[in-house]
Amino acid sequence: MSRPGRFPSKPARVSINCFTCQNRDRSEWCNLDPSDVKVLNERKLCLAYAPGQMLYEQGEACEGIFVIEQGTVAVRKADKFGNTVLLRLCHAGETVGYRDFLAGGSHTTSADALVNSTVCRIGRGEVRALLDRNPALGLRFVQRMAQDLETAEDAILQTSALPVRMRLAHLLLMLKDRYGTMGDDGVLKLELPLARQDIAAILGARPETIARTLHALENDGVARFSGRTVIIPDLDLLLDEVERLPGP
Amino acid sequence: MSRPGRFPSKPARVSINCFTCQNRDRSEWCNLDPSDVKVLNERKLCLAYAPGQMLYEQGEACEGIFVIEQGTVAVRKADKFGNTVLLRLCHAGETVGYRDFLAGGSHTTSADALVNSTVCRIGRGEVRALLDRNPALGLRFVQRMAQDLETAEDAILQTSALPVRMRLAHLLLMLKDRYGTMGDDGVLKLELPLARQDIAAILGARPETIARTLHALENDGVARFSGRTVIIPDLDLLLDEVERLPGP
DNA sequence: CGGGGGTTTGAGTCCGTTCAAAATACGTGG
DNA sequence: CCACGTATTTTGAACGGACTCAAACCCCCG
Repeated sequence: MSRPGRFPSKPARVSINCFTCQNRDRSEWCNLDPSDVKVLNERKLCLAYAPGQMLYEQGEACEGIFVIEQGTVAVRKADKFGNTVLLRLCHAGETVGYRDFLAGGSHTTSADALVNSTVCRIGRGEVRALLDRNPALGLRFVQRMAQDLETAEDAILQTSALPVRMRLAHLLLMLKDRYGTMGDDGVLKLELPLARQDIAAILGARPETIARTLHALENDGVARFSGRTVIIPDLDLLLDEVERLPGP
Repeated sequence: MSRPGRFPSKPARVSINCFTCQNRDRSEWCNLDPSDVKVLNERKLCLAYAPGQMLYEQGEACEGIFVIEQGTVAVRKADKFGNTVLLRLCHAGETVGYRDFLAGGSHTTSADALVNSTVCRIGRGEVRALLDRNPALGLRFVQRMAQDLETAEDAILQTSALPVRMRLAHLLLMLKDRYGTMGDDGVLKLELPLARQDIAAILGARPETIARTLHALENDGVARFSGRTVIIPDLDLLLDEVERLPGP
């Protein structure tokens, strides 16, 4: 039931320079004093994760936070029966594990890389110090958390009120913003970082149900699926899926 | 489908003194400077809500926040099809609407009183000023939001992985902490502020399903239900409901 | 006593699940 | 580069939990 597990190996250490980091002006960590960036640059630990490798695991003590330099990371939650859901995808510039850090306890989720990803780990002490010296930094985390909470509440409503097919269509519409490329012919093409069971875990459904629903969407000409590639010939058809209510 | 609606009337103005408020030391607003409390006391607007009356409605501009002095408030979210869920219950000392305020936009939820409740409304400007002068206040909202996010993520997992009966048992266990009284004979008694459809809205189920599930729990001797009163003769039986996994 | 909402009960249906097996993709080692 | 073993995805058939629709019931209040 749990997805990751092919790569018990550790991520490799790599070297990244904070001053030239591409995320300098789009992460929560932008606008730090040069002196703070200097400290950060010296203290941070940069790691290269292969798909399936874990950034941290549910239940572990929270020893710091993780900033994604490149790649895609899945945040998951499991219950005592072994059920898991994929709560959200995180991308370059985003900070992972900040919630558990701010709450001060141990990790309430797990995080694993979906594709090759480089991530900088910032220790507990460094985060505290930076947070103390930069009130604006804390404020940015508040904004981020408010957004995550809004997304989570939307998911609660969706999951308990809308059928899988509509949730899947909704997911594809979200994913197209980041993973979609529009061809000259007006045909939209997505290259997803997600396996079928990841899609299932996001929607709170079984992989079998996802396979069947994808098939149904193909039959109706809404999209074509081949591995992790999605072809959407007519975006309006996909938009109809989320507009038209279940019944008629 | 939407629950509130019996009381289109406005809540009545009442007068409450911040200095003698019972929530002085348990709300997010504790430990303010006396000067700040003085300003708060003059500027706040205190209102008495009857069951069903709305504190604010989804889509409205967010003009401030609401601190519950007494009572119970339901925070709900609706989608464009008219589906609604009850996201959380809030009680004396808790602040409602803070998330939408911090995010800076309009309300993404609605809030309504479940029982007679008194609530203090603090305007946008006052909150900003207090937040600027008291970094600790912001920090307390962060803790609170982290907790709400954790709860929301738990709900996502529960809703998509556990059957209604187990979620209902889980809910009763949560509610007993606040609404339960233990009799001398070891019999637990709950007096809920919730109607059947509120329970349904919390669990993301239909009222009919809740009626049937309550009936099933009675048949199995786990609990007895009469109106909003719940009798739990043996807590262990209820605990079993959330421990034993669906199958056997 | 007569509404009017909320709740319960009943019957039937459907969506998504479960279980099992076949088909496909994929990484590995020969 | 191909063959093999494993993991993932797909398909099929059957089940089942929760939903829908509808009617009866209840309780509270006027």
